[in-house]
Amino acid sequence: MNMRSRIVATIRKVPSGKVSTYGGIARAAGYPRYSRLVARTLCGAFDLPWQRIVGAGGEIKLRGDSAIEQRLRLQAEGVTFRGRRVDMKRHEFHFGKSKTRKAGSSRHKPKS
DNA sequence: AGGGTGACGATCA
DNA sequence: ATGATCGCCACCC
Repeated sequence: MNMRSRIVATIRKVPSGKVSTYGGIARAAGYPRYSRLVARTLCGAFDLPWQRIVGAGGEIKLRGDSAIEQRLRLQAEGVTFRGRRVDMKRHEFHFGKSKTRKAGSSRHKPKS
């Protein structure tokens, strides 16, 4: 199964009124450092709740109109903001551990 | 095959 | 807080 479907599946788990981060989705999907791939996946799939994925700390990473739209959509779902970021304290979605998969890619360096 | 490119993220100035 | 860098890694020429 390609990582993409897992990522998509993970994204779909975020309920309305909640948000998650690129890195968070990546981790929950079992691919720790693939935050960028999560973002890439969002672009291509438009039947996804893309507005629920924000950057670390609740920061909106989109630009221009898209950023405005994301914010409006989130607020419409009841998500509140603190300044220019999502109030993660209240809206960050916590995934249950999906133990079935692990990030096999051991990316450790040969210590010194 | 090789190099540039991000809806990233953590760190530093 | 903001901006610059660096590390990350699949994609797209």
